[in-house]
Amino acid sequence: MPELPEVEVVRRGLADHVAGRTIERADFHGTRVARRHLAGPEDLGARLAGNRVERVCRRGKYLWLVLSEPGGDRQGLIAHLGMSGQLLVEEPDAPDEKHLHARFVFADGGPELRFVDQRTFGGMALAELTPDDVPETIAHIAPDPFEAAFDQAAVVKRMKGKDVAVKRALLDQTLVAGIGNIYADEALWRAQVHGSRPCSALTKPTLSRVLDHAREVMAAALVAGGTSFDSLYVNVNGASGYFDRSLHAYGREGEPCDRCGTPIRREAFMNRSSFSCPRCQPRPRHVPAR
DNA sequence: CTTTTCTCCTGTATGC
DNA sequence: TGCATACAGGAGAAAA
Repeated sequence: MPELPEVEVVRRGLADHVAGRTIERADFHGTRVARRHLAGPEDLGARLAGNRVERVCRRGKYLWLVLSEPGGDRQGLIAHLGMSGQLLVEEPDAPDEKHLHARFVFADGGPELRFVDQRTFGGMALAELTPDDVPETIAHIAPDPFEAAFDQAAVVKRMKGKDVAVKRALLDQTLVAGIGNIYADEALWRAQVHGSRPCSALTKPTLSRVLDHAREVMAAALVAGGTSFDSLYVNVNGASGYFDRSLHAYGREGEPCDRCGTPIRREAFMNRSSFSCPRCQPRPRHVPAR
């Protein structure tokens, strides 16, 4: 699933292949991909024609193109990949994908940009930009651990004041952006903390250590992600990709813990699966709110 | 207000 | 073989 590192790989691909180009035409197929654009997919396409892509930005799992209209006004085109979204840079004569939802044709006649999404949890939307180029509609998303604006001490303080499970806090994009189920489990395994432990019961240094591990595991995944980038293919194959080999907890039920050899366990958490080591990450005695 | 649950979607894997 | 069901899960709406 695309979490921060996978989305950053896509951002870099777009920066390399789409930035600086002018959109000649944008077509949106079906009603799902542009569902946040209330005026409809045709209107969205019409608003994009003639825009130049100035830069490609990211916060957490959100991507956006900073566009400049012919009149000089700037706007943001948000793209969220959801579970299965892909942004592909392909030659115009490449056959349409089965789940093709949007196609961008550029004035230079070069490769197209396509949004392909099997499960359609992803989508695209136009937004006004704040003075620092962040779309207003995602201003509620917190900075991610790689941003200069990320204030770890402040995040730790907010976490410490919460009674919620630490894994729930890690997944809360308004606390810290970019972490999904996979990297949450990996960070908790590295920190040797069970995700059901309440934030309020952990020390501030421990909470800070969990965040350090989250940042480190995502940085390592990003390095691995860079290796699979192809010049014409913007890789978004996060779940089944190369970084799988480096995972210590996620998806490893029954396999020996890389630290102590105890079989990794799988538990239900927030209607999801959580993977952890029973020995390195003991379950809290009193499980708080799930 | 805060916190938790529900819902959206379809390909793949599993069970009978 | 075929059909039914479980599962994957980000994020916002809805409910508690």
